Formats: sequence, structure tokens, C-alpha cells
Amino acid sequence: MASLASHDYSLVNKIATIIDLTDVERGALSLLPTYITNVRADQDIVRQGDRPTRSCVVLEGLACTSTVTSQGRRQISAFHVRGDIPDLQSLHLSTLDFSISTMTPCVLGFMPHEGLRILCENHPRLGGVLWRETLVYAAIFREWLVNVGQREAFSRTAHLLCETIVRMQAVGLADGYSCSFPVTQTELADATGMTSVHVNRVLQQLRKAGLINWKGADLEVLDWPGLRQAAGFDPTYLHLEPMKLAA
Amino acid sequence: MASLASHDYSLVNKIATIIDLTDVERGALSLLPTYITNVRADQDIVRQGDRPTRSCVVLEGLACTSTVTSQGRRQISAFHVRGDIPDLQSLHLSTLDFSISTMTPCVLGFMPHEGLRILCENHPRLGGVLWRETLVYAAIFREWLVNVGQREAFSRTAHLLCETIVRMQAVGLADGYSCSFPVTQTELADATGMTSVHVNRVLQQLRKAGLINWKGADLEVLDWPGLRQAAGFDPTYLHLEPMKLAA
DNA sequence: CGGCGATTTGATAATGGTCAAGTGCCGTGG
DNA sequence: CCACGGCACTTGACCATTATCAAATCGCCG
Repeated sequence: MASLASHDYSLVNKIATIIDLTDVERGALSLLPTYITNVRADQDIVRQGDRPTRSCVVLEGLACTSTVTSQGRRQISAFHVRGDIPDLQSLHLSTLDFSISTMTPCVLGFMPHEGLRILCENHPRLGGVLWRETLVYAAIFREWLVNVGQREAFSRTAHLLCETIVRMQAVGLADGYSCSFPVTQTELADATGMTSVHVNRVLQQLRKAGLINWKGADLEVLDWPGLRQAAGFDPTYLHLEPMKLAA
Repeated sequence: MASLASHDYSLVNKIATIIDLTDVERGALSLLPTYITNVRADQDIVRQGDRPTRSCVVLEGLACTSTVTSQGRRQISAFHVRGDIPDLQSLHLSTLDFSISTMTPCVLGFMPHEGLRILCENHPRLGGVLWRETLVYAAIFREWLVNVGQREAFSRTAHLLCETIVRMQAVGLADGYSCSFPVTQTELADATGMTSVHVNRVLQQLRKAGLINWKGADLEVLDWPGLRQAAGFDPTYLHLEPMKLAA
């Protein structure tokens, strides 16, 4: 059964960090991703204007959500890592107002909306976890808005790196304060509302300040308290505290 | 019964624009807001860091969601009008990462999370509508991020005004392309990531360009196509198309 | 009438954008 | 194995948008 592929574990594992799964729920979840596929880097998974009939899980790789304005300018509004479900919104809002694209080669799982709806009805707790997932993204969008609207380039960039490290740690993709973060400076610019030229200069400042080390895809935070302070980073908005603790 | 107060109609009416309500659902909804209250202008309803046990509906007035950074800078991330439920997020994420405040005197309804959870379990369609509400906000946050990250002051301000007019129209608070929008230029600045001085100058440009007329609380769009074009405004992200049409 | 907040204006400064060119890195193909 | 091409990164010079600071005016409410 395709859904028993080891890839699925990323989704189940993630949900298991949020609530304690019963065997029945685990069984219902294992039936979920009905179609698993590999996608090359820099491919659109869904596009602005689409009306998808399924949602995707990132099982491996790095993806992002982005929007293009009528002037042709692009804003990246979130990065997606293992276990993330970036377009759950389409379950309740028919027309997509953003695109999702791969940034590296990815393994993706696709889940038909019909199956998701039935899952939510039969397993309200699981429905709640999916709802929660969309709320965490809403919180991330809001924090990025704060970041772009209120922080200057240096702390803005630092903030994005703080978020990245913490989220990577949360899904087990970080080694201490190091992780692989294979984005170009142009992509970073699209995420921070800056130009790639200025991103370049800010990264040099961050390096000179001894806060980070970033070579190729390898991001290393040399001074976590320093970076965190430079960013004014407060991880509350990531809501990493599991529901089981919250209850 | 308090919940039958005429104020509630704003919530029921709004939901009725999204799905066709059955009598049973209508009955379940009428039991919802258990506590209705009046709040003065410029009061916090909930604060960053709170762990609310209820969510509020705006029954009358104007409210906003805002976040304050560690540097003391404030970002407004959404406005809330009649029928909106601004802090549904607390139903699934225990700690609030934003504040909600009134901008004018408001009538608010409070709905205990327990009652909401039961409602969602017993009436999945209503649960879906509430989920949808949170997704629309997520889309608004994302669009504001695009706005602040990618548009210059002039179109950014125009965009915010376009959104305002369209949302006001959607809840019947606009008269053609005019509506009451009682925010100060300082508040507009906090919403657009600009300074109030610059907001002032941009508003003068918008007036000189014959696009708007704004005196006190009364916002009037004189040239809707012009404003829309200046903003690069595409209302898709507001998802005003009801679910009943979408299905 | 007085006072306070909101709006407006002016002068100046700075953050970050634009443009342009050069360097380094890596995979492809001769 | 080396040359080439392309893309990402880097650098410099210059410019524009927008912030900052300060003060004046307007308008409303007590």
C-alpha cells in the first residue's frame, strides 16, 4: 500500500508531536496520502488561480508559498519543510490566491479533499490538528508582516534565520544550531521584501558580527543569543508547544 | 435570551452569505454568543500572551489585530468589522501572539471555546465555516505581507483602501464606494509599515490624483477603476464568493 | 476660551534601491 | 582535461523613497 511508504512517517510523526494518536486515528491517517511523487527543484506544485481538488504534504525537501503582484514583483510568504501541508486552505477556499513551488527536489504526498473532509468529520481531533496547522501558518504570515513592516533589514534578516533554525530543529532537520537551508540570496530577498544586493550586504554584516556562517546551503548560527537579540525573536508565534501540553 | 438580541444577526447573516443554513444550524448558532457587551474605543479585548477560553465576535464597530515588537514598534495586521471573529485562532492555539483592540466603540459577543468545539463536532458544516473564516484572515495577512513587502507607499496605501471598501461593501457597510472608516493616519501608518508623516503625504497625493476624498471618518472613492489600478488590487484573496456558489 | 490630539508642512538624513560590472563556482561538452 | 557558459554572489557608485525631527495649524470637546 503506497501510504505505508516510509515517507508518510514525516506527516504522522509530526501530528504525533501535537496530539497523542490513538490506533484508530493512526489507521485513518495511514490511508491518507494516496499519491506520492517526486518533483524536481523550482517547479510549481499549484498556481495562483488554481482550484485544486487535493492538498499536498511535503514529505521531503524544501518548498515555498509565493504571490506575484500585477507589477510582476514576487513575495515569498512561507517556507515549507518535511511534514508541512502548505495548501490546506484549498479545502475550504476554492480559488488559490498563491502559488506553491519546490525550492529543492521534493517528495510530495497528495491527499484528495474528499478524503480529508471525511477524515475531519469522523475524527474531529484530527480535523482540529489540520485546522491548527492552517492557524500556525496564519501566525507565520502575520509575523512575516511584522518583520517586513517594522524591522530594518539587519534584524529582519536575522529574524528569518531565527525562525528557520527553530522550525528546522522542530522537525529534526537541524544539528544543534546548524541546518541545511538551500535558498539563494534572491529568494531570501523575495521573502524579506529586500533586493538581492542588499540581502548580500546584510548577510556580510551578520557574518562580520560573528552571528552566522553561511556557505552554500549550510547555515550555521555561531551566536544564537546574539542572533536572537538582533532579531528581537520570540518563537511564541510558531506555536511549537504541542496541544497535549496545552490541554 | 441574550443570544436572541438583534446584534447576533450580524454573525448569522454573515454565515448565511457563506452557506445556506438549515433550521437546526440556525438554532445551534442562536445559542452561541452567551455574553454580549459594549466596549469603548481604544481598549484591548485580548492581549499578546493571553490564553483565552472564549472567542469574540464583532457585532458592531471597528477593531484591529496588532502585534508589538520588542523594539516597541506596532504592526496592525487586520481590521475587523461587523460579523468578524478575530480570535478564533485561540480555539486551537492556546497562547495568543497578537492583541485585539477596539478602534471605535464596539458591541462584542463572546463565545466560550467549549461551546464552539461542541458546535463544530455536531455541525461539521458550521465548523467548516469557522475554519474558513480563519483561512480568509490568513489570506488577508498574506496579502498585507505582499503589500508591505512589494508595493511602494502610493500603491500600498491605495491597496489598503481598496480592500477596505470591498470588505465594507460585503457586510453592507458601504454606500456605493463610500464608507465610514474612522482610523487615524497614525493607525494607517501602523497598518502599512509607514510613518504617519508619510501616510499624510501619500493621502494628499491620492486626493490630488482625484482618486479619493477622505474627511474625518468618511472615506469616499471618487475613481474606483483608478484606485484599483494604482493599487494593483485583485480581490480574489478576500474569498467573498460564498461556499454555496463554490460547491 | 483653552487644550489636546490629529493633521499638515518643511528641512534634513538615512536606509535601502538601482544600475552596472566583475568574480567565483560548478556542470556540461568538446 | 580544459574551455565555456550560466548562475549566484560580490562590489561600487549613485539615487530615491521614506524616515526623522521639529514646529505650525486645524478641529473638536470640555
